[in-house]
Amino acid sequence: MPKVLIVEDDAVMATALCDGFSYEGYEVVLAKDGEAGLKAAREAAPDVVVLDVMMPRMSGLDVCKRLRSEGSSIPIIMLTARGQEIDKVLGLKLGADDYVTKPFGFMELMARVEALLRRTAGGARYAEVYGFGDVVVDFKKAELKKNGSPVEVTARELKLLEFFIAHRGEVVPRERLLDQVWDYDSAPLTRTVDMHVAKLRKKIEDNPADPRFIVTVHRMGYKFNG
Amino acid sequence: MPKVLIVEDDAVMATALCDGFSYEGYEVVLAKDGEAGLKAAREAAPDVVVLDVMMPRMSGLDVCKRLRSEGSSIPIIMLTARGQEIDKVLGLKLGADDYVTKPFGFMELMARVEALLRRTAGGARYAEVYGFGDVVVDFKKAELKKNGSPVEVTARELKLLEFFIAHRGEVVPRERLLDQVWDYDSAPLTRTVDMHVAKLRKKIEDNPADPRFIVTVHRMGYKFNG
DNA sequence: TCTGATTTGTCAACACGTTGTAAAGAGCGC
DNA sequence: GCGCTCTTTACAACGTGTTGACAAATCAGA
Repeated sequence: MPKVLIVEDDAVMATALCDGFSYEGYEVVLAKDGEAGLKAAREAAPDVVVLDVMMPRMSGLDVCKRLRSEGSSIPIIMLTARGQEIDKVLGLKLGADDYVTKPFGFMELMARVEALLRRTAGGARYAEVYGFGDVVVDFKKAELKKNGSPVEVTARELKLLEFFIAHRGEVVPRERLLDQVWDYDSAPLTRTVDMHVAKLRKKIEDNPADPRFIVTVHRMGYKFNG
Repeated sequence: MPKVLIVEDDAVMATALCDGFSYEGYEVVLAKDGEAGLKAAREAAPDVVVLDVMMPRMSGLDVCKRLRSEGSSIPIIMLTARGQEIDKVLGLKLGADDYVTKPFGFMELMARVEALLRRTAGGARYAEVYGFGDVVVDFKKAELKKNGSPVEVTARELKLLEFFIAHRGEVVPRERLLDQVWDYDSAPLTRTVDMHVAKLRKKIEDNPADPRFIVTVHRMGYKFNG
């Protein structure tokens, strides 16, 4: 029965999280601010820490940084209200293992905690992975696996795939890809996009000639289903 | 500084949303159930409403329907639990402008809210998803469903339908369609428009020979009723 | 009401634009 | 320079849109 330390200053959220984890069979320790969290992390020896970023006095980022600088390797999941890239990167560079952006469903947090515990139990620790079909992408490590076996991907391909994933289900015109994935301002006069889509398809599709994930929508663009 | 009304019964979610929008510089009004939401929408004059579908007593659907029936045109974004629900939502012609499926990242919601505000500020208001009769069109996904089952549509057909929807109730001459949907400057010497109208009718009308949505007005053009 | 002119509906073949793909060329870091 | 990725070019294959002919419908005037 794993022990989770929740560091959260907001009473409503704290209660909800405590109840949720208790219900799922976790032993719960609650700290209502950063300092208490730090102390609890040292003394209670939790298996995982759920850490809110926004707290008065000592923020979640500080707690995380402090713990890591002390050599602690307790798995940490950050709760962040601002979804901005910077915060994610910051949090992760500070040594957090995963993060959840508010608002989130409890089950989502739960799933991540369990995934994290599974990972850390095995020794390997990483964050930010996305899976679809028999493909798993790890953007942080810049790795792609199909059916368990690794596939080489370039930076551009990864960025393209990341964009597709972020806009899954929606038709994306080539212009927009050129604009957002490349940094071109205009000119859909090249076949560059198609080229890269073809390359990606070869790597992630079972049958690139009849794609399942990246489908082309005639005269409109591409659509990612995953 | 825009004002957002959040109608959400779940305390955790509500808090998260409030914090998020506040952080982004929005003025936030929170209502904890449908009735309060309805009242707040009338009195607080928000620029946009974020409306949870699933709430006890008065659901988000009811709130939306009620607001629209009162003639309100406040932009509304629905939070739905599952993708399937949205078909119902639009099938009922409730008049929501956009929707986000749970679980979602806060940035996604934020992006949609801003996009919606941009659209509505410009005056042109059309939803990303539009429903009429037993037809639901999702322009972002480039998908059309009739009676729940998907129908293949081409780019031109979608563009034509989009134009019709944007000008619903008004008689549109062929010339204008050629000018705005196609990019021709020329005169209607071709049967192209009729051709495409016929194709669209086959896809959205129960009885294409006796159309209900796209009716022809002799010597004048076409009129869309939806 | 009938008739002829005009407008609209429909069809299938054709023409065109769009996309897939391979291979050569350009750019860049080591 | 070498190896790498990205871009461009070229061409084939495909799908959509357009076209013209004809049938059906509508309207106006006798």
